[in-house]
Amino acid sequence: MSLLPVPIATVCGTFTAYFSQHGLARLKFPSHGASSAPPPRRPPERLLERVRRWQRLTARALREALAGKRPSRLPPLDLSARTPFQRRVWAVLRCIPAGQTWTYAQVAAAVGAPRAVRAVGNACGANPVPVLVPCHRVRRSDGGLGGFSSGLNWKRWLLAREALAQDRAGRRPSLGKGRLGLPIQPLRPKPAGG
DNA sequence: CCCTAGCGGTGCT
DNA sequence: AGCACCGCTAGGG
Repeated sequence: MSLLPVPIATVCGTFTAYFSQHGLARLKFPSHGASSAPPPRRPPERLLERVRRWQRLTARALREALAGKRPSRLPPLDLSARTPFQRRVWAVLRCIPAGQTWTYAQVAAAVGAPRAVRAVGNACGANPVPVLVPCHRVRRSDGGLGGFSSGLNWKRWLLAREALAQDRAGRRPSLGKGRLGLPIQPLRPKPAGG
């Protein structure tokens, strides 16, 4: 199945969204290199119409997310080509509110595999739609940031934006802070759905 | 701070 | 089947 690359301009630079016939399949951070290559062949008009709509939804959602806010609406996501475990992890990630963080261990518990902490890290790294599927809200149990495939600067920046948005909304972290001044999420996550 | 063992999903052979 | 990765963690210097 071919993916259609579409530029998404933001204050942080131009992301590239890749759409399948089912929705947003990948999102890439701005790169300094050459701009995104055009699709190999011109897709049918019906698909183009859908993609234009999804492009607007993606652009709006991404701008909101980059402002540290929860996107009011997402385009349909096409996460079909991955493993069940990865999809479970990503489903949990989508339950983490903006401005909060969970640990890899908490996410592992939430997907019902409490010892699969490293596997959760792998699944986060395999997240094809970063920012909108907020893998950046997962940090290490010892207070460290953990990793980020697209570069730790992005992770730091996204978390800082969310903390700032929380701050501006009048919400203050009530339970102390981690190393970077990020709010700590002490509650055990509720398993999503069961 | 450091190191180590143990862990489990994934993608290679 | 085996095996080497890893965005990890708990436990011990």
